[in-house]
Amino acid sequence: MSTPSADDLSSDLTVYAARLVRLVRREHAPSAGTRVLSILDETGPLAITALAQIDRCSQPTMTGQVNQLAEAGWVTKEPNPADARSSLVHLTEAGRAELGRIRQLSAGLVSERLARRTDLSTDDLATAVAVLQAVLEPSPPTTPEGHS
Amino acid sequence: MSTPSADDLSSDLTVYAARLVRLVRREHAPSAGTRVLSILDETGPLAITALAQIDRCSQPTMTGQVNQLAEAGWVTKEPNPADARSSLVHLTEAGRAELGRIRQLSAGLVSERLARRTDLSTDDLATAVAVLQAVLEPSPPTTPEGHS
DNA sequence: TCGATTTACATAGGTTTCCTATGTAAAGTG
DNA sequence: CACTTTACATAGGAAACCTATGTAAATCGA
Repeated sequence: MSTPSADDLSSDLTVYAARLVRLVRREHAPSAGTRVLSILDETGPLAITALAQIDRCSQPTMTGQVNQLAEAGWVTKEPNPADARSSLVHLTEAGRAELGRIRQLSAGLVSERLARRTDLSTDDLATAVAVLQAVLEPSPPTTPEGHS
Repeated sequence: MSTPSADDLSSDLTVYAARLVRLVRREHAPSAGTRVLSILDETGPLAITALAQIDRCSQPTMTGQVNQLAEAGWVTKEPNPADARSSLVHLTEAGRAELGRIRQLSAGLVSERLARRTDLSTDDLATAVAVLQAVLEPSPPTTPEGHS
């Protein structure tokens, strides 16, 4: 098997990522709000703008998503004691349960298909996730935030 | 570092894939038709329904995308000598050039960000692509279509 | 302390990317 | 040669985004 160039691999990565997203969405993701639940689960309560920045979307988009999630009962908006302009978005128990459900489904889809490939291990999956994460990291060229 | 479970990794894969897709689209992908150009480049001329199956989208969606691509001059629809109902979609020279342009851009975005990570190699990128491909493979376990 | 700027959201309006349902015409089938 | 299937096109609509802009709270300077 010939070794494809890094450039070919790079564009393949985005093409296949796009297909995966559509596959999962059609299969069982009830809304784009899944990402939001995932963020809240990792970080705890956040304000809308902070959520939008983390998810790399516009603030109005995040407002809409949070509203949908709130209607579904998966998050609540509670007053921010430190700032009356904003509210903190909290993940509810139902939201946590929903997140678990979605994760099981997409995990099932991914790991089931991966299991058929004896040449690909969980380690390889971890590598794939690390690569995607690395690509998604913002550009900290001259001003690293130096968190310690 | 603790080793995350295969399930966690599986759901992470889709979440990050979704973010990557949005990142690339915002950055420079002029349309969803990129995938179609990519398929035609790999396979040669195809009819609409075949394209839709390969790209895992509905036939009307593919009809629309091919029309857009044809308007842009990146593909042409030519009569199928073997079947008057369908036409074969051909990639034009301009289409091939556009595909090259897009690939350069997304490859630049990916490899540039990846280059900052000394712990991730081109091999790891290849692994990531292989994992995504594996997940996207249809399920042909018991009923291979036996194309020969 | 009070006007001026900034910040955090909400709302309005529009685009892109998909889908299902359905109609039409060519291709196979008994 | 009717009858079903196949390949597309069209109609209509939903979902996930965006930019521009308005409102109210927070902050800042004189």
